[in-house]
Amino acid sequence: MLTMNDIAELSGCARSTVYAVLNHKSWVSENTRKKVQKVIAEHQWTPDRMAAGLVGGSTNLIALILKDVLNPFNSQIVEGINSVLRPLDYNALLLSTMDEHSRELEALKVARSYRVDGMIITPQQVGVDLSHLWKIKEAGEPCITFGCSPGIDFSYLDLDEGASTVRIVGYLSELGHRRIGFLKGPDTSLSAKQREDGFREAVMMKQLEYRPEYSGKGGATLKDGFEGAKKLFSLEVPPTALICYNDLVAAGAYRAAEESGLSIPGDVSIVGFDDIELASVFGPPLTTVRQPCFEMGQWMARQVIAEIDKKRSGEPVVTESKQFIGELIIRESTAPPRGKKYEN
Amino acid sequence: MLTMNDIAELSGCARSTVYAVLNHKSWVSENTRKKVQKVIAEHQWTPDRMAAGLVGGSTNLIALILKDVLNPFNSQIVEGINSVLRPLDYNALLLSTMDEHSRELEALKVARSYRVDGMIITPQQVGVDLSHLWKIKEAGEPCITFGCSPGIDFSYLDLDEGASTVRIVGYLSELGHRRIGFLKGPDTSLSAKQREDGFREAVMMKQLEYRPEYSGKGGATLKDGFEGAKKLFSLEVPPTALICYNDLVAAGAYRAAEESGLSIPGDVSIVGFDDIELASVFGPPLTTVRQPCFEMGQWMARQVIAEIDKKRSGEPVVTESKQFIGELIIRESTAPPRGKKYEN
DNA sequence: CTGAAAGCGCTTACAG
DNA sequence: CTGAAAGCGCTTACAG
Repeated sequence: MLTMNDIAELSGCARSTVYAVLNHKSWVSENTRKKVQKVIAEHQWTPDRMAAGLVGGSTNLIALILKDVLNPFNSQIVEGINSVLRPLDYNALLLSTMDEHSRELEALKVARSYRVDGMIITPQQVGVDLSHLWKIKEAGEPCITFGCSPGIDFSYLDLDEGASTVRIVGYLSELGHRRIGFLKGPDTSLSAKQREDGFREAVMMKQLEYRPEYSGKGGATLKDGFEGAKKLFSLEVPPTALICYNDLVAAGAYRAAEESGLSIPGDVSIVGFDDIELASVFGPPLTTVRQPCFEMGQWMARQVIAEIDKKRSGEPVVTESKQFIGELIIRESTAPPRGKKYEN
Repeated sequence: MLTMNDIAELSGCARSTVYAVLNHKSWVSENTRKKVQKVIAEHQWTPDRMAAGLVGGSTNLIALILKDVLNPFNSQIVEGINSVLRPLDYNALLLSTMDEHSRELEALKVARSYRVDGMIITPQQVGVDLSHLWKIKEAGEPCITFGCSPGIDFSYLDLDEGASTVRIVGYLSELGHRRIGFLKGPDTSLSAKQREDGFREAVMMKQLEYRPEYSGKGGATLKDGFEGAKKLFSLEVPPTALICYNDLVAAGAYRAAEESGLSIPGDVSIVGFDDIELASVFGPPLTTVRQPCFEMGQWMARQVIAEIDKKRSGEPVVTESKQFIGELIIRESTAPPRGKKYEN
């Protein structure tokens, strides 16, 4: 690997001149500028950011700490984030936690070890020790969280989780459903909790039948959805509609319905969350709540950068939160319940 | 941020002792080891990898240069890669090229600027200038490519693209299809080319009707599939079966079929490639070729690490390729053609 | 424009 | 175990 010294030598000028060319200092003559750039291009040389970061104090690295990237919802967020990082010459260090506490700690450690300039994280937020997040806050490191981290003043992206769920329940009850099941998300997820709270509230409000067993196993994967739905479908009095934590969970419910010989929406209506691109080609197309994931990613990225800039210029960092509103997309997985359930 | 010096001071010993503790040198007494580790844990300190990399010559960073992460197929590969990198303490710098030449160049530059230890790349391989890849090879940098890069001796992951396509055509022709359409992938993709070649060959072999207009618009996204399929469906004599570059393209074809009032597989059979997790909940469930993406990611990761280790120890790097075999998964999107096409 | 110097936080090698 | 020294490839500040 060539160094800045080599480039200087090759182009016959001083190292400081090479540095000046790289950083567009005005005092460099057109002539030498070209000469230096030619040598740089020929050798495809770039300054070592590690070395630059060491002295300059910034690595242009942003840690992306997500649960996984297998959910298309998260992939969209990643691309949204990248779309703003790239033009600003920031880069993403992708770390997945698989929704495990120990891996979240580990990811944070890795992020620190690379001296990232900032991070965007989807942390576990409910019923877990949050002291690792506290330490980030105390250290004053730019950090944006997906969803509010209770008690810690980070900038965060907010979703109208409860309201969306209430809207879904309202819609289903208008269709005539009285027995609505709920496949809740991971226990440690705040959005899952908020959705569940919204669900409980709406069920009460609408005076629907509430049975504890209608709140099925939590989780965020297709497999979780399959297992949770299987259980609900095998109840003596099964729900006629099912609200799922996300579209992947809904997909699992589709599979469970098929295995149980239930038709959608004939025997059971199914609603998802996220509106991933493929939801529209599910069989039948999935009714779901659209989240503007790409924009959500963009907002988080812009926000970290803003905090990084503030920190660098010594200004006080004022945290912000932005609420994104879900939109109910009605497709064909929902319909009025049949008169005589499962009797055919 | 604390430094190693600070840690030494805080634990009342020499910097070299802290270093020794970190690197498990045997000569450190149990007592001081514990003392140092306590201080490290208290302050959540980790050595600065940038600084360490600067002198030690390795960053433990692997560049992942993919087209995008929006295709669940790629997400699986990413998770497969991460699953082997993480336990070995390597980390992924994720760069997406959106299948644009300029962004591929840019990504390579970014990778170089961070002095990554190695890279895994899905490059454009057909009809483009490959000199940037050549330079990587010349520089002796560990690099694994997804698919063979013509003329450049990288270790690469090989797929039996042609054979898979031949298998699909065989299957469709057994069902009785004589007019088979093909939605080819991106022009710059080698796998797309190989699939197309396989398709041509198989169509000849089986003496099926070949029409140039049956080879539809290339691309890798749902939108591409939609547009390509739309065109094929509006032909005077449309194909009765459609082979799609990947499952996302197939999803686009599903939408096009719906818009065109065609039923799957009644009016047209559709086959995809990849077997993404959601293919089984498509309406109808998609017949497709399963690729072991997670394992593919794992293989590539193991291979870069192997090359990095070889390079470090001064051994000659011997490139390898490994072929992965696709498996035709027959679901419900394929059936014999109807006697009288599109007539009723 | 040049040139020399200091320093970022580590690793490496070595004398005690 | 300690301690001092050199150096990785940059940035920063400054005298000429």
